Amino acid sequence: MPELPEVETVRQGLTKLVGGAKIDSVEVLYPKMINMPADEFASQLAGQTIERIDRRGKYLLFRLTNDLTLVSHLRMEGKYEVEPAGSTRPKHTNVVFHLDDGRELWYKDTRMFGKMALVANDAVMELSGLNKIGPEPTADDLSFTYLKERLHKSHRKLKAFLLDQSQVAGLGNIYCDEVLWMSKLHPEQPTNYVSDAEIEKLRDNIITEIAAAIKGHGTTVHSYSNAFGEAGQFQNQLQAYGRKGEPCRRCKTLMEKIKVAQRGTTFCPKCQVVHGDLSD
DNA sequence: GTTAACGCCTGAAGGC
DNA sequence: TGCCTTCAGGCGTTAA
Repeated sequence: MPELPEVETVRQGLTKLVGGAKIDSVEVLYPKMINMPADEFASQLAGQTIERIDRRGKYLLFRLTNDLTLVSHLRMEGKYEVEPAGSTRPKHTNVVFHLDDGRELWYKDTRMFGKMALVANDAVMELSGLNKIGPEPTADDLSFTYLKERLHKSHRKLKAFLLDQSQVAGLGNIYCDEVLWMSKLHPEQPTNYVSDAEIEKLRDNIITEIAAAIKGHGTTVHSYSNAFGEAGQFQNQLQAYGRKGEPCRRCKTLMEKIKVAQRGTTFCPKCQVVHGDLSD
């Protein structure tokens, strides 16, 4: 499932593969995933050049000519693939972009969760909801002051807070479990009782974990692969996610799995303990 | 205003 | 073997 590091890996791959490519025509095979009638979508994209591909949080932004941006969210299993024209398309190919150089860019999504929106550049932030997204998980954007203020203002469980894209951009289920384990914080810890020292540690771990995952080209869980069809390498470094019943890599206690905010959550019951005050 | 729960989807895995 | 149920989950929408 793509989280920020996977989306960034896809962005880099797509930039090399289709940056500068011109779109001849578009076939929409699953109209529900786009924000307008399929024929309108196709006619607006015909003749456009992909000038650049940006990313904000987990959203891909295809910058096109004529001041248009194609906003794409992969959700659970969305993938892009580039093949020669006429190649046999796999099941669940939702959108086909016919390029003028004899290639096709496919958007595939087995779970059909992904979304695409074609919007004017000056309306991108508003119409696609990007204006509600929190800071990127980097040292420059995610400050201690901001994180502390948001955490202490909230009364939620820590994992629910971290999954909320309006608080911090880019964290999904896997990296939440990872950074909470690294920070020795319980996923159900109330956010308003996280101490300064814990916030500093949490912030550091978010920033370093995401950076390391980007460097390792993302995590492979289930069927994720990047735009080149390569599997990410980062799954070999997972410490918490998916390790239910296995010994904690710090204290050897068996890892447990619970549900937090409707998500499967793996943690160490010894290292990660809920506390109700601000002491460390 | 804030937080929790639901629905969208398909395929894999488990139970019988 | 084959059918049925459960589970996986990001996020927009709806409810509390």
